[in-house]
Amino acid sequence: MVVRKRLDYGSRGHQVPAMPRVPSSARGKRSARRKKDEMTPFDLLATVAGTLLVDHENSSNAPGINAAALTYARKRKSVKAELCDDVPPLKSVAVENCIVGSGGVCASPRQANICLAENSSTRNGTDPVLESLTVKPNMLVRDSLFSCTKSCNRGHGVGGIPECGAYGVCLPGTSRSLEATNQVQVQQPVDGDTTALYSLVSSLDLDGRPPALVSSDSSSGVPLCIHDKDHKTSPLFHAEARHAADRDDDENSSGCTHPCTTGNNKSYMPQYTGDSRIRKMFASKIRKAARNKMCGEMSNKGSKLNLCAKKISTSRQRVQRAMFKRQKPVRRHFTPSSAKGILSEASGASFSVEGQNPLCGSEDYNVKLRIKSFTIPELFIEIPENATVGSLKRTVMEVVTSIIESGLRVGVLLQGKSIQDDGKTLRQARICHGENLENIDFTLECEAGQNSSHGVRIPEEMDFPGADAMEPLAMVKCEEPFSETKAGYNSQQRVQASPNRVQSEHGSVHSLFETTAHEASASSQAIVPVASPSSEALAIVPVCKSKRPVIGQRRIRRPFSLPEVEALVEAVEQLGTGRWRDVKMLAFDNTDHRTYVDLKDKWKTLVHTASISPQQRRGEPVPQGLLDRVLAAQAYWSQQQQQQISGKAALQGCSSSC
DNA sequence: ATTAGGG
DNA sequence: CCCTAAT
Repeated sequence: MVVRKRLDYGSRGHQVPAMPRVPSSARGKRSARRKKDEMTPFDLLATVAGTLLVDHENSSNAPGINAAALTYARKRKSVKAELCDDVPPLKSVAVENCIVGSGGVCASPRQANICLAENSSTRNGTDPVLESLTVKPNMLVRDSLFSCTKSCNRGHGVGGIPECGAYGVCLPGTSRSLEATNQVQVQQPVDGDTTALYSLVSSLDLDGRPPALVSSDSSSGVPLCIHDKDHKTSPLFHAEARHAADRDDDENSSGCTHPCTTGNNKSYMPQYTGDSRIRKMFASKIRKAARNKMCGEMSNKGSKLNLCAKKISTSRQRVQRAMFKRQKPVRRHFTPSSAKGILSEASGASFSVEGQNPLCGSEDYNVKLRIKSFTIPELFIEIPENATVGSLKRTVMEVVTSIIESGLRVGVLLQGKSIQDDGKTLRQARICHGENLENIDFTLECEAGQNSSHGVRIPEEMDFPGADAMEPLAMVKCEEPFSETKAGYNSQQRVQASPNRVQSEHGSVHSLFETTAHEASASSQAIVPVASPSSEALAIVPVCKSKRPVIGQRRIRRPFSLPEVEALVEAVEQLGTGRWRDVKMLAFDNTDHRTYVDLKDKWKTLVHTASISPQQRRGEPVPQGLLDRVLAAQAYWSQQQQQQISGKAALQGCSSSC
């Protein structure tokens, strides 16, 4: 088994680029090209799950790649089917027990609630229904299984249980959960201080490599733990077994409930073999990023290369660089000395606190912890009804990415109480055998101002038609529906307020992620968690003003409204067709989402539209009168350009001949 | 950073 | 809208 660290397969930075792009039929090759990089929401979740993924390495044959993939699919399915309507408040969640056998992991996964809040709109019934996902402030690791096992120096290894992340996205009607489930077992010496525990847990997430004592699968030569009869008859054991059964994991499990450290407590460094699927995903991202980086690096070697670097649109370039940066794995090696325990994945596992092993010194107890699942906080997303599914997916992706990107720290809750003192030993913290370990939970908290206010920003990319910079409130923009065909340009539409909008307007918008936003630049800025007044859930709303919402994401299509077209035509009539920057300044100066390139493109389409028969035109009809003006202006200015060119040529010819 | 064009 | 070449 392998514990994979998210950074290893490319931090979110890489994922980001992988963001699904809205397929565009018109994109032809390009779309095909991009497909490889697209990530489905599930991929996203998988990624999250993968963060803590304990990869199941099939010892035998080939790289258990397929096995992993299968497991992935299977789990996804099962999670999906789960019902998780009961969403305890965060606090209670934290206090929730990770009851091993009793349904543990699968039984209570309810993470992201997707609530639908419908807004009535004034528009032709096409008003947006705002969907919201609420996210709890903390990522909670629930359903964790802990077992306090004393190390037994019997030379037993750890049974490798393949584990993989399970995640599912349940729609409101179904289970409403979105979670990443992983099983991680951590064995810590009881005397290790809690800091070590935190580190251990962190390492699961942050290190590509498993902590020092991660056991590899059985194939790797780690001896299986042999249960003694007592263990087998232990109620805990049964519970565990049942749990395993429920999970429908067909990964080979050693059935070892009590992994034991090998005689010398040696740590195993399992090979780094991750889920091939995820690995591939990231590999492509990395290649991409690498390519860009190379481009940049080589830019000073030649003009051509220089162009290459130069060509990358600035924003993207920035993003890509950031991505590359983030790709660099940050490795934190857990020193064996600090963690004598073994991270194991014995399927049977254990939520057991075993008695003292006669063979072991009292100081040698290890606490075996198994984290069955990391829960993704509830997400709150507000998005217009007429937003595309693709944009919804991207939004979810962004949210999750933001969460991960913002940096997480692990919290340990015992009986619902957070253990603050990292210096305490597990024993002192009462995380040891003989203690009630049923109420221990791990949480994943945002590094940045977890308690800070919440902000709401709407990524530029989240723009909606009709919403432009002229609008006073950013949120308004978000509410703007962006239907492609109807563009009833009704300023009133923009003013609709959504229930959640209020919060977003409170400027104090710091998001948990804000502090890290600069570093994560584009991607994390897209979405900011917002505290929900009533619940502790975080509301994550797209922010309108952020410069570059999501890296690599295609902008949302925002058809030009009639007024916009009128303004464009008028400006072009005045300035001509070769001065797009001026046109922009004249007519769209305060409209951030319309670049001069956009205006140029729009003009191009207008000219085309005007030149085809009305029957062939699509989208919101443009008054013929306007189209006539377009043609007239086009003809006029193209003629002007011709004259200019010829004039120049004449001048040149003259000068040369003279 | 802009402009111009192809996709 | 995106992407790029060329300014």
